[in-house]
Order: sequence, then structure tokens, then C-alpha cells
Amino acid sequence: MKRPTIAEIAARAGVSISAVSYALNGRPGVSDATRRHILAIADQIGWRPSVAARSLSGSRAHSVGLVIAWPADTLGAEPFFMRFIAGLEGELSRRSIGLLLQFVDDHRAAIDAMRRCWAERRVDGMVLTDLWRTDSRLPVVEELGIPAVLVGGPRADSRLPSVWTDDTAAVTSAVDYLVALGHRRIARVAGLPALEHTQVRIGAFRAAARTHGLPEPQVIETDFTREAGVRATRTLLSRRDRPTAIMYDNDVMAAAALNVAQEMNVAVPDELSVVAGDDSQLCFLVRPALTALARDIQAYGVHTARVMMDVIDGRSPQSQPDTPTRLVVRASTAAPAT
Amino acid sequence: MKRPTIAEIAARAGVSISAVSYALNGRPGVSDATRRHILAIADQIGWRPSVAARSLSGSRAHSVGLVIAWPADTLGAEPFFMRFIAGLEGELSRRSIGLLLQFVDDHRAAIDAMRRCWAERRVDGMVLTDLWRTDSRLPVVEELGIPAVLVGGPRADSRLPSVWTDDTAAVTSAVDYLVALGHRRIARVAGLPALEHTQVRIGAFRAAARTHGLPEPQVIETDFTREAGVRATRTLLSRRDRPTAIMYDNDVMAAAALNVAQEMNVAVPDELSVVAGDDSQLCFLVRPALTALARDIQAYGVHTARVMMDVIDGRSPQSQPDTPTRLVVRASTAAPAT
DNA sequence: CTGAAAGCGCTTACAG
DNA sequence: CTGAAAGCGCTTACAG
Repeated sequence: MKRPTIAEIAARAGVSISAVSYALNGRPGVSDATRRHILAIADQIGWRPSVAARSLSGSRAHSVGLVIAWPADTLGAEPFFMRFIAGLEGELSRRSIGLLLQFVDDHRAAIDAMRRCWAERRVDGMVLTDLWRTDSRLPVVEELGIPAVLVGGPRADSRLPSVWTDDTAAVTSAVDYLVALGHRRIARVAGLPALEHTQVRIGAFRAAARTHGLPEPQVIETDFTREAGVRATRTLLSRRDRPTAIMYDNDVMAAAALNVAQEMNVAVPDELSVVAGDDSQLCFLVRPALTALARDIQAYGVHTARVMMDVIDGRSPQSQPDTPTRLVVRASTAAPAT
Repeated sequence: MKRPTIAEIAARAGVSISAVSYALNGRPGVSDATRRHILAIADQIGWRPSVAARSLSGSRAHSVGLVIAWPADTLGAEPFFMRFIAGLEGELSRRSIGLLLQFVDDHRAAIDAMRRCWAERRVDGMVLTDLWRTDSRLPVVEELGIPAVLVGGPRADSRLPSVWTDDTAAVTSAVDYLVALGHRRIARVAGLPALEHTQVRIGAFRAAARTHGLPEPQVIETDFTREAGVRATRTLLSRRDRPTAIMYDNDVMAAAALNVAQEMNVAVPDELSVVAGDDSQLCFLVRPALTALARDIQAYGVHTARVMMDVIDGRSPQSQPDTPTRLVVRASTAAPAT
């Protein structure tokens, strides 16, 4: 199956291949009639430019890379990535940019993967997610001069452009809501401590508690897994002055907490309110259905793609309005029993 | 940031670029000493071949495409894809093959995406998942001569190689188990009827029921969503001779069924046994924890990558042993109340 | 408005 | 064992 080239179009149209190239790329130098004729032929024979040839001459790979550093066994449980990727890819594909996806175990492997990708000229830029507080990937990306977008907010240690959702506002709104219900002992089961957003959320949580004049709240850091959520919940519910409300940094841990509470004979929501940090189907499949912080993850991916294109095309990346996070109230939260 | 080329290596080593190419590709025509010298330099300056250049001269894209035709809103709920992709990508990446991922809404769009990818020479082959009973993608792939692997079993209407798990054995084992517990009225909430595997599983289900001499069982087809699972469960539980056990084609619908049963005051597992068709975290986050058909999805992806490489490299693809599905018994199944 | 030519970074017969 | 040369399919100054 021979795929057609511009040489074939040129032959059919009876012009030079450069004329074809100009016509196809909408550049001046060809008459309107010729241009139309060429476009018609290209369309008719189903011609599309070879990315390899375009890359080689134009020094653009027409692809963007995403290296996900996340252990495979927790990946399937992360509804975030699938939706984020769907949004990212959809927007890239509108511009005929491919998405090259890679999974690795840690940042060392992520750096290797990025180096390789970049050296092989497979991508024009990289999307970095799940940034750590101090992230070994950043100096490498900056040193290699790889165009990149950080998903997770601007940082003092890097000038790379970023997109983010306002975690502070989200956490604050959840605390406000719980306090309005009458809660005063609110705890937090946080995510992976190395992650920047985990720390941002913890900070926002503590600040909100202070604002409301609550006692210094308990915070337990985890690795986002169900097991860690179970352990943290057991610990919190075993305290003499156990919290009347717990906020979790994702949905899996919050769902696991419902089971722990049941085992320990703590009624949800009467004796314990539970807030999930991510919204997914899981939240309305468990009982009671979970109150959760919800955001439009797909739009987040779309947004990231746009900024990535700005960077690649040399436009000053305009950080577009972040998708706001909102609290979806369901059955797992209520006023505390007195 | 100038990325090094073989010309630079040649200059440093004081040989021709063809010598460098031969050395780097492990082909004869260079002395061992020269070869080692060249490899050392390449390694030292962090050289990697430009895929674009290699593609253009070698007519290989060094990438494989996966076009997922699945509405975005149900995607996040599908733990299958994330794990499958992780397995697929991991194995491809071991061979320096990239994975180009695309999401589309339907088969029309999938065909467009594949045509484009192929015409642009972005990929060396395509992975097709979620095959329909009659699937409009197949004739296109065959006509274009795209190397492809079908995920979902060999078919009469195509000679394309395939990988698959034995759905018949899986469904049969689940029916056997339920019958052994004493169930005789077993129903099935099936998936999307257009899908080949939905029909295979329904066929296996009916056959197993017949083997055990059960009455002709109820089967309800759905679109895999929670809502459809809820509706189907309500219908089944409203019947006078309602089933004592229901098998669901995925985990989301099975989880939703637990809530329906509770609303309708049907005790699980005493009055109703529930079996989920996929295993995921969801199964042990809900209560009672769901008995489920589990398989190693990541291995399935690895397996698919291997067959894909066989196809691309012109080896006769050897369909390796399928990953067996096993029934994981949890708390949602028990002997029926008499 | 149009064509001939060089070049992107490799691979690969083909001579020496 | 090694080098000079053509070619993969485009883009893009540069002449006409």
C-alpha cells in the first residue's frame, strides 16, 4: 500500500513539488487556481504530510509528551489521569499534534524517559504532572531547554509556565462548609507529603482552621492508597477527642473511611462527616454517598494543551482562567451530633 | 540547545558518518575498536537517533497507535484502559517504540483518526479494542493494509491477529460457582449489545445455564453505565420470580446494584448474590465487598504489545497464552435463602 | 507567479 | 574494513 507523496500530487497537477508545498501550506507563491487544483488533488488521493519528513525539515515533531510517574497499581484507581489525558489529547488532536504517553515508576525513570524522547526529537514539549515540592525533573527540563508546562501551579524554583486549579480556595470552601454545619474538630487525611499540592492543601486547611478559631487540627499524611486511608482513619477515630469531620485528599481514601467508621460503630454522617477530595463515580456508588470537591478535569487537560501550544509556538503562554473547584454536597456530611 | 547528530560523532571519532551509522546499528563493516570508540562518544554526548530521520530513511515510525472509541464521560470510570495502556506502553517502551494515544467518540471518528495517523506515517501499526460484532473499522484497516492487533479474540470476518482472554471460561466458572451454592434463578445484566465480547459472554452464560438444567435465564443488555445498571436491577428485582443471583458485565453496575437492592429491601447476599464482571478497587470499597471476575489487565496489555511487535517485524504473530480470568469470592455472594 | 536546489539526519547499497 | 553518494518526503531560501 503506497502512501502518496507531494511528488505524486506535483506530477498530477503538472507543477513543481515546491509549488505543491506552498499551496498545501497556504503560503504565497501560487495562483489561486493552481492552489485550488492542488488542494483538490491532495484531498482526492487522501494525501497527508509525512510527519517524519515535516519534522526533519521543519524541526517540529508535531507531538507532545506526557510521562506519568505513578506506580502502576494505584494508577487504575486514579480517575484523574484518564479524564485529564482525554482533555489534553482532544485539544492537541484538533491541532494535529500527537500525544506520546509514557508510564514510569519514579522521577529518575521519568527523567530518563524525557531525555530519551527529547534526544530522539519525538516531542516538541512535555507536560509535567504531580509536581513535588522539590522536583528533580525541573532542573533537567530547564537545562535541556525542553518547552514544558507544569500542571500544578507556578513555583518559586522554576520559570516554566503552569496551569493549576485553586486548591486553596477549594479546601477553604470545604472547611467553611463544615464549620457552618457546626463542626469544630476537623481532621485531614492528606496525600503524599512530597507532592506540592498536598502541602498547599494542608497549608490551606490549617489556615482556614485558624481563621475560624478552631483548635489546631490533626493532619495525617498518606500515599493516597486505600490501605493508608484505612490506617489514618482508624488512628483518628481512636482518639479520645476524635474529630467530628474528616477531609480526605482523594475519593478512594474517603470511601475506605466509610467502611472503617462502620466497623468502629461510628455513624456517618451523624457522628462523623466525610468529605472526599476528588469527585468520581465512586462517590455516589458508596453509601452514604460522599460529599466531594469536584472540578472539571477534562477542561483542565484542554487548558494544559492550550498553554503547551502557546509555549511551543513561541507565544507568551497565557494562563487562562482555572477551572473552579466546587463542593458537591451529598449524604456523608451533616451537623455534628451534640 | 543543539541536539547532537551522527555527523558530530563522526567528526569527533574522525570517521565517516556511514561508519558511525554501522557502528551504532551493530552492523558489520566497522572494526571492533572503532565501534567501541564510536559507541563511547555517542553515549558520552547523549546522542540518540532522530526518529524523524530514522523514519524517513527506514520507513518505520517507531510508534504504535491506540485509538479509544469510548465516550469521555464513561472513560474515567473504566479502570480497564489505564491498566491496559500501562502494560501496553511499558512493553513497547522496552523496545523504544512510542505509544500514540487518541480518544474519539465513535467508530466513524476512529476510522478518520486511523486514516490520518497512517497517512501521516505516524505509526507502524494499530491496536483495536472493544470490537463490535460487526465492526466498521476492520474493513478499513484491512484495506489500508495497516498492521493491527485485535484485542478481543479471533473473528470469522477478519484475518487480523488477535489477543484475548477466555470470556467463555470466565462466565462459565462464575455460573458453576453460583449453581454450586444452590442458585437456580440466575440473571445477567450484560454490557453494550453491539460489542462482540458482550455477546460472547451472554452466549456462555446461556449455555452454562442450560448445562446445569436451569430455567431459561433473564438477560438485560445495557450501556455499562451506573444508570443502566440501576434500571436493569430494578427490573429484575421487581419480577415475581426474581433471581437469587445476578451477574453484571462490569463493576460499576454491580456496585450500583447493591444500592438498588438496599432501597428495595433485598438483602445482599442472603436474598441476592451479586457478581461483578470486572475487578477493581471499587469491588472492595463497597459493602458488601463484591465477588468479581478478575484478570491481569496489565499483562493483557503486555501481551498485546508483543503480538503487535511480531506483526510489525513480520514474524508470524504467535498468540501467547491468554491471561486466565479467575473468580475472586468476597462478601456479595452466598447460598440463596430458601 | 514558478522551478531548481540545498538541506533536515539518518540508512544503505555500492565502490574502493 | 571504510568512504562517497543517493535517497527517504518534506520545507524554504534563492533565482528566474
